[in-house]
Amino acid sequence: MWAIGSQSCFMTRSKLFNENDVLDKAVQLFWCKGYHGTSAQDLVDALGISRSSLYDTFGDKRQLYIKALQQYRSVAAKGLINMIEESTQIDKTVEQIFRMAVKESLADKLTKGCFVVNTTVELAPHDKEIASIINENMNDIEDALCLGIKKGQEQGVFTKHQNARAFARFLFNNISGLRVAAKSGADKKVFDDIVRVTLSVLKK
Amino acid sequence: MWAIGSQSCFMTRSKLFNENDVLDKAVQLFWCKGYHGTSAQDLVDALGISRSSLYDTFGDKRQLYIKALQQYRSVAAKGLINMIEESTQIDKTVEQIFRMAVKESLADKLTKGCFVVNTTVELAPHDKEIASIINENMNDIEDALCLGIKKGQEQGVFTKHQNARAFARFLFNNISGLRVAAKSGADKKVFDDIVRVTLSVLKK
DNA sequence: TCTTTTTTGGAACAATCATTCCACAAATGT
DNA sequence: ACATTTGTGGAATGATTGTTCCAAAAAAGA
Repeated sequence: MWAIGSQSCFMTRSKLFNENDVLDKAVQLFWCKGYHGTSAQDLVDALGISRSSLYDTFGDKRQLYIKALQQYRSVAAKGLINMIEESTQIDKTVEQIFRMAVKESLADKLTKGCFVVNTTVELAPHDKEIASIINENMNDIEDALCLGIKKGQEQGVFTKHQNARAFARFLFNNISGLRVAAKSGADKKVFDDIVRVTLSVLKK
Repeated sequence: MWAIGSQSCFMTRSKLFNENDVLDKAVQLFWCKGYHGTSAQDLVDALGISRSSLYDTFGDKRQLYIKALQQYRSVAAKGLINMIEESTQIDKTVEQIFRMAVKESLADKLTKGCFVVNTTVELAPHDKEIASIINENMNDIEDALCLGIKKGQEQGVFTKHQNARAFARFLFNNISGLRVAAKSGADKKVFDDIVRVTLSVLKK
C-alpha cells in the first residue's frame, strides 16, 4: 500500500449504479410526491439502491433533495435560458416557451407541475438554503426573459409601453401560475386562454 | 331516562372549546406548514385541545384539513366574490383585489402564501376529494371575475379585445402566481411590476 | 492469492407518526 | 344527591419515520 497525502492509491470496488441516473429517479419521485410526501422507503424502492448506498452517496434525505433540485434546475432553467439567448425571432421563442409549458402540463398524467414551483410552495419559507436556490433560479430566468424582451423591443416586435424588467417578472408570474393550474388538472381551453392573453400584452 | 328513537334526551356535558375557534387555529397551522408538514402533536399543541377531543370532534387529520380548507375558502373566496358582485367601479375593485393580495403577502412574515394554492400544489394530484374542492373554488372565483369583467366591458372601462372568460382565467392565473412569489419572499417592486402589467391588459 | 479499501444489502435503531383507548371529570334531568 | 351521558387528558398503540451499523461481497494492486 502506498499513498499520496491522505488519498489512498488503491482502486477498489466501484459503485454498481450511475449517480446521475439515480439522481434523475430522485427528481421524478420528489417532483411527484414532494419532500414530506416522499419517505426513505419510497426512495429505496424507486431508486433501486439500498439505504446504505443512498446515505453514503447523498448524505441524507434533505441533501438528496437539494441535489435533485439542482439537477432539475440545470436542465429546465438552462434549457429555457439557451432558447432565449440563441433566439433570432424572440416573439416566436417566447410563444414557444409558453406553448411548451402547456404541452408538458397536458402530457403529464401525474400532474407533477414544476419541481421548482412545488419546492417554493412546500419548502422555501422553512429552509433558507433551498430558498436561495429557488431565488437564484428565479433571477436567472427573469434575467434571461428580460434580455429577450429588450431584444424584442429593439427589434420592434414587443411594445415599449412597459419596461423589460416588469414584463419579465410578469411573464415569470404567469409561468408560475400555469404550473399551479397544471396541478389542479386544468384543461387545454384554460391554458390557451391564459397564454393568449399573457402574450397579447407584449404586442405592439 | 327517556328516549326518542335512538337519541337520548339527556343534555350532558358540553364541549369546553368553540369548534370554530379551533378550526381557525387549524387553518393557520396547515396554511403555514402544509398537510404533511403538520403532525398530530403540532395540532394538539396549537389547537389547545387534547387528542381525544380532536379526533372525537373532527374525525382524523385529513378530515380536519378538509374542514379547515373549507373554512378558509368560505372566508377568502366569498369575500372576493362579494367585492366583485357589490362593486360599482369594477376597474377600481379589480385593482383593489390585486393590491390587497400584495399587501397581505408583504405583511405576512410567515410567508404562508395562499392556503388554496398551497393545497393545490401539495395535495390536489393525490386526493380526489380535495381536488374537487380546489376546482370548485377556482370555478367560483373565475365566474365572479368573469362577471366583473363583463360588467366592466359593458361600462366601457375594460377592453373587449379578449372575451371575459379568458380575462378571468388570466387574472386568476396571475393571482396564483403572486401567491407563489409570496412564498419565495418576493419584494414590493416585483409585486408592483406584476400587478401593473397584469392590470394594463384590461385597459381600453 | 493475499491485502486493503469501498460498496452493498439488510437488520437494527430511536424517534416520531397518526390513531385508539380508558379512567375520570363534568354536566343535567330527575 | 343520583344516575346517566358525554367530553377530557394523557397514556398506550402499532406502524412508519429517517438514519446508522455491520458483516459480507467485490474490486484491484501487490
